[in-house]
Amino acid sequence: MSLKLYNTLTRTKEPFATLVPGQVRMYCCGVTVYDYCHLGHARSYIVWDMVRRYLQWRGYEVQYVQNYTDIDDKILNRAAQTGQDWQEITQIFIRAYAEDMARLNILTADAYPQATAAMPDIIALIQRLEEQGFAYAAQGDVYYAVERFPGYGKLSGRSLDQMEAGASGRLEPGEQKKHHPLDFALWKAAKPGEPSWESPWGLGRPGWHIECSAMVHADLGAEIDIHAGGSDLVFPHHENEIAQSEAVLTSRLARYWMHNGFVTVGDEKMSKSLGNFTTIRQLLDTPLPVLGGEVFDPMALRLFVLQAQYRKPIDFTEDAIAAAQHSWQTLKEGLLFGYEYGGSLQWPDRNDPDFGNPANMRIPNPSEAVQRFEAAMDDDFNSPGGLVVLFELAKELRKEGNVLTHQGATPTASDTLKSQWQTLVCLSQVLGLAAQPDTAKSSEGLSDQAIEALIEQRQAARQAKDYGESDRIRDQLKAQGITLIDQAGGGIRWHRD
RNA sequence: GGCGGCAUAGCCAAGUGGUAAGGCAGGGGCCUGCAAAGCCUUUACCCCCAGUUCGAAUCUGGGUGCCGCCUCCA
Repeated sequence: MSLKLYNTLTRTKEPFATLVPGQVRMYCCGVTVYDYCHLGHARSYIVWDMVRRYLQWRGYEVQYVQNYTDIDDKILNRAAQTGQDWQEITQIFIRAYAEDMARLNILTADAYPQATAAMPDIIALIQRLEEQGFAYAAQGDVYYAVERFPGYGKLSGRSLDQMEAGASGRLEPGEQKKHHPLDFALWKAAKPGEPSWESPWGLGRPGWHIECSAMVHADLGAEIDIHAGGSDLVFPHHENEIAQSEAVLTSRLARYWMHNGFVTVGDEKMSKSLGNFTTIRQLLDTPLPVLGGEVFDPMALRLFVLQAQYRKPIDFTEDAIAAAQHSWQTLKEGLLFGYEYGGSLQWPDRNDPDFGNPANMRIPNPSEAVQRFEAAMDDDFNSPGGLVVLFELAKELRKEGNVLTHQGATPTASDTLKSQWQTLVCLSQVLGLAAQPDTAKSSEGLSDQAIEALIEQRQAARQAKDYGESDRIRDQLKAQGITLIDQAGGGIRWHRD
């Protein structure tokens, strides 16, 4: 089997073939840093992280670059509103972005280029476009001449005529500087009081799309393998990037264009302008009634995202939150199986310092589970299909764990369980799903001896048919996080929750 | 108006020609003094109509409904 992925440019699933065998150069359009990230951003970056991890799993060396747009109208507006310096704003939200992504277990990029640090590259590119007749200066601004680029519209699948007709009602007056209504700014002349940079056209700052063209080239080279982003970037952002880059390149900008679907609320796109957004930190930090007052687990958020195919919309609802949290609980129990039962199963490496680290696991290859996982993921990163395998493994392990807890032993071979667990841990890691045991719990509360003593009291009460007393003791233990298991033969086992 | 996408159980979601994966939620049973935990078990003819085919959720045509992009946006 080989990997196929959906290319927005061709609107088909294509076999994945990189420019340099074994290497993937991937660029993902990052955020404009003027506010906290919402769930739409979370989905996008979780998806691209999953893609990156899977490519690595498949043996590719992946170079992953993601930019920060740190100069833009929205940043300046925000600064004007709050009275802060605009660079203070960008610093705050770059830090917030990093924090949010770390909580979601998103790997850090190999580079995070920033527009303000790429000014020489940006200016050089605009100059080159101007020299070759793809751009023209007008009163300190520089515009891209869309009519000069024959392929304009190829990514979004539309023609200039169509777009002009569609946009005719919306074209701003006062844009006489443009030769064609769809020409877009590469460089904007400085307005009084705004930050600006020296350029051949006077003081100014870059337009939105040019930074990515310049930074992709600077950090990854002429033709990259994957260029990714949200569906809302197809037009105009990525269309314009293609126009800018390919006008001066002898190659394509990117071999594959990938776009993720939206997070919706009531089937409407979650977005800043609609005001229907929930920020990542708001969701993860607020106890929720649907979760019985618990906080939503970041891994459950990751699961929520990966349970839908990345190109399809996902609706953000209370039901979905609860389902994802519960699903994560199931998966988590499977992931913790080795920590919980590795000792009683006498796994020799149980006490190794890096026990549970997927990097050190050698799972049986090619096991049936791995094959099914890869078959799903090879088909345009079908993570819901891949999760099926994880859930089957996790449920099987959970069952085995319960048998061990309730009966003290299981007929299943220890080696079999170990390999199932390792497979689960490794494949989960490919999706960025990981759980660590809670080391604090066993040392808190009642001592083992105190618990055993209470259990004996309860047994005595039960034999005397004093069920009021026996239930009282059971409730007392329950309140302290101790669950009793009355076994069929009259024996009692217990565990801390 | 132009272009694109989606429609599968209560909810979410795979499946692109051979009679429906998985998750969540729910039902039933076993066990129990009662519970809890656990174990076992169970729940769909795939938006509508017509067509192609031995056979379609899957292909074709026509409907209906919803969404996205065309303006900043992951």
